[in-house]
Amino acid sequence: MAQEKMELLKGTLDMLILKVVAAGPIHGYAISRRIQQISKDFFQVPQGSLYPALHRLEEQDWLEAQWKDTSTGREAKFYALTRKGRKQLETEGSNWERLSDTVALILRTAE
Amino acid sequence: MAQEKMELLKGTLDMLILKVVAAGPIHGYAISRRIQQISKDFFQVPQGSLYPALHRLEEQDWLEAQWKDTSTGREAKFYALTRKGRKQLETEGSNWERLSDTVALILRTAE
DNA sequence: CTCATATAGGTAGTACTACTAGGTGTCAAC
DNA sequence: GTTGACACCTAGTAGTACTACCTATATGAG
Repeated sequence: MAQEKMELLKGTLDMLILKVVAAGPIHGYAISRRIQQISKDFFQVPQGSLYPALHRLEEQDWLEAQWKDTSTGREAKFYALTRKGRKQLETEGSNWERLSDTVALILRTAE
Repeated sequence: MAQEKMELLKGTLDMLILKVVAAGPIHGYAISRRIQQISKDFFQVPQGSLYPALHRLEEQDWLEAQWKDTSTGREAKFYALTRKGRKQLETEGSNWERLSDTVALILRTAE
């Protein structure tokens, strides 16, 4: 099984996190599992990548955090998208599309 | 005009360079112009990104270099793909496809 | 009860990549 | 004679994700 890291995609991890958080408040550990799940284990998000990323995003005011109880009764830090974060996600999303199209174009261009 | 840098795509510049070189021996400066041209000015490859990348690729034995005359009579370092380089390009290419598909999947996944 | 596993948070240090900002020199055009 | 295109290059820096570690609680197996 492939289990890719994010290395090819530096800068894109943040976008994926924003996208997952956009679905509603969610804590860090669950974000990691969700990305792994949606990507069918293609992406792993190690905790050493995840938490620094979350702190980056919070510092940029794209996410805001709040301690709450999980369904299992434990405390966890729930992240929610701010208005700025939603805007950022839109920007990065459309940017990504143009960019991946362009890379695909170069890869397909006949020699 | 957008004129994107490669920042979103760290690690992918090497692949694009390999792809351009795959079309036949070409010198550094021309690689940069070719990427810009095919991408319709979407990608710029600053020389400070290009030359370190070329040296990386040469050190990995994915490219080999040779001084030759250009069409204008001047000397330039022409890069050619090695067998290892062609293999690497194939690997990175299919990797990129799966990866960009997966990112697209996450971005499209309903909230 | 104890141990392993999953959950949940985090930091330190490292490696890699692309960037900015500079430098060298040739040649043609104005 | 200087500007602009060509063609090569390096130093230093910032950003990102990595490995490897740490703490702590809840849950299930034995």
